[in-house]
Amino acid sequence: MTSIRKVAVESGLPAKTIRYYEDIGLVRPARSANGYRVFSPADVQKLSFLARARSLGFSIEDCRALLALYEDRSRASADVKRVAEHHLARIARKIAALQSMQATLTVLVERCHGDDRPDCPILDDLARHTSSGAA
Amino acid sequence: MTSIRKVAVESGLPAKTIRYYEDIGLVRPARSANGYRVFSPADVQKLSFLARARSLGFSIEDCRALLALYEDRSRASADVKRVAEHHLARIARKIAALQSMQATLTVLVERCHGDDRPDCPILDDLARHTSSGAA
DNA sequence: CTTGACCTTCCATTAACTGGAAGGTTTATA
DNA sequence: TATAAACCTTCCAGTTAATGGAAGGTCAAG
Repeated sequence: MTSIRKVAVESGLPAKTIRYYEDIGLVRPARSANGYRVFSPADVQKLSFLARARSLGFSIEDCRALLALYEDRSRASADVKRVAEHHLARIARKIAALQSMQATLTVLVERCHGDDRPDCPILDDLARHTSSGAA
Repeated sequence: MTSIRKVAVESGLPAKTIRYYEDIGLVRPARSANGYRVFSPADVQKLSFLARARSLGFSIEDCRALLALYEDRSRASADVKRVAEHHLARIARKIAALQSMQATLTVLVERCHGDDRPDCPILDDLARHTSSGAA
């Protein structure tokens, strides 16, 4: 259970991504005589941790910080919480931005008859939102 | 009203971005004798169109398509609508993914006492979501 | 004639991978 | 034994949509 392919299956990360994570210093698997990577159970655990953190949208740098906290038995949970709260704030901002786009676009799409005629409220909106042609 | 700096103010796009848009063929401003870009009112209109489309989250390639439709007086509004609907679908998927992360993280953050003690439900979650340690 | 505000091009960097080339190793099979 | 399949390795390039900065040309004012 130590070759990269097996660890990929185990952790849910593509082998390519695992190599990338080693490149950027998130994991340091050992090497066997032939140069192949050898992953310890702790390495696999780290990679699964990373997969989960990434799936929750944490950036690689957040993951690096979370991993350090994870491995620091004397961490303060406040430090972890702070990282998560910042991330939650980012998520909330992204959702708000997307919902704003969604609202605007939904209205425009509803108004567009969508047939073979050229007049189109969507293009009208895009063209109208010009400082010069504001009215 | 034709220098890049003025067009930047007018369109709301950074000068750097306008040069980039020329690079990738979205606009083709004329050049004056000294090599400076000279923007026609139509160029400015195009750039404003792009700024608006980008602000609604359309990709550059979508923008390219929308701009082509905008300039095609014999377009079918159905073609525009299709692009917008695909984009709306992408937005909806992104929102759903973010909301899922938000829900999970909110629960974890609420559970984390966030003090100087090391035990932390957030790290527990990240570490627990391992195929091996599935509980 | 020089300072400052413009403008130009070109190169590097960002985030987080992903694809593919070129080549070494190991295992299975004919 | 030969060789092919199925692994593994490193390294380079590309993706999105810009952004930062260096090096240098131009132009109006004082």
